Amino acid sequence: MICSCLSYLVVSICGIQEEDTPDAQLTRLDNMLLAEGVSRPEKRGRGPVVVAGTATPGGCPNDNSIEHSDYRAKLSQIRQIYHSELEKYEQACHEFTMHVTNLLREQSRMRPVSPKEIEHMVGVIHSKFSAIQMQLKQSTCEAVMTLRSRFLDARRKRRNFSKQATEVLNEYFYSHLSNPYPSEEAKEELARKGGITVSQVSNWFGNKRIRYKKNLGKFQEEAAIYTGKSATDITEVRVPGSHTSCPSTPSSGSSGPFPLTSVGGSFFLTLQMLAYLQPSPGRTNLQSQLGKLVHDTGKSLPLMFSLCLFRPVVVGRGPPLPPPLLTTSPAGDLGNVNSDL
DNA sequence: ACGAATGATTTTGT
DNA sequence: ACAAAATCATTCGT
Repeated sequence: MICSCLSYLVVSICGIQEEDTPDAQLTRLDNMLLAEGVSRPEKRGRGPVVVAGTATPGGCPNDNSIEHSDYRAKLSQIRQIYHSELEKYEQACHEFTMHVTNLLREQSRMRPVSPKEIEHMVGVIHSKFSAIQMQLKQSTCEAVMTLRSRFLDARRKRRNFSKQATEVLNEYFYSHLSNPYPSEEAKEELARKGGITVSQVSNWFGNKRIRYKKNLGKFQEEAAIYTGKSATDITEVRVPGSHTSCPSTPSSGSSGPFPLTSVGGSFFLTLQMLAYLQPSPGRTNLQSQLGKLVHDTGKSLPLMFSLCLFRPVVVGRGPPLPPPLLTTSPAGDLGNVNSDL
């Protein structure tokens, strides 16, 4: 299995050129199907193919078993269809060949039929059928890719965070309202407390900042809850649980860039805002530079096949066919999705 | 069914 | 590299 994955990757990497011989394309399809476990009837769980890395990057730590089995069920459906179709084709090919050779044999009574001619005919038939097979393989690949994108694209599969997570995040956000930019360490802690990944924390803060700014009114209530103050006097409030690695020096009036970023207009000038409008020196973002722990390789999904098949002539937004899954992840996480149980 | 909320991704600017 | 902004795709409350 691993070998097939590798060879598939090698082929796909090497086969970037435009001129794809049909042969090479077929090999690629075969390799992919093999790697996906479609070609082989069944594969039982190999050893534990543990993903290297501690933090399940970009993945959901809690709930993937259900979706996983769902995924496998669908994959096996695809596999079933693929094999039955393949068998049908093979049988049809065989029958047709027989039929033709019989015909030729009959004809040989009326006219000389060279073995070469027969051979040629057989060759033609086979090439026709293999073209059909190729199509089958291609659509199977397509189906698998669609399936994968459905199940693995985090965006499609997003879940709302747990109460715990949002609580922790909101707590931090509102208690650092003047500078809601958690340092790397703080993010890690938040991630740990909320049971989510660091990049999810980053995403959350990115969304929160922008949405808060955009629509202050809507968040007054929430702010009041998390700061324990009335909505009108929300300022810098320290919350007991989560101030271990506080970035900005709270007492020094240095306000962060958050409220000051050019937001055009004064439509959100509230008391809180006024509170922030203090002379602000440069950004105090040194901490974030310190957190140089290599982790969280980020957002690339562990998809092994990237578009060797469907060269996405990306013009505008590519809406329809194979969802835009650009990825060049190494074979690293294959086992994750592919070969367990 | 529909719109708001929300998490993730993409684009853009620095 | 990082953040803002825009956008996408799903989930949730009605």
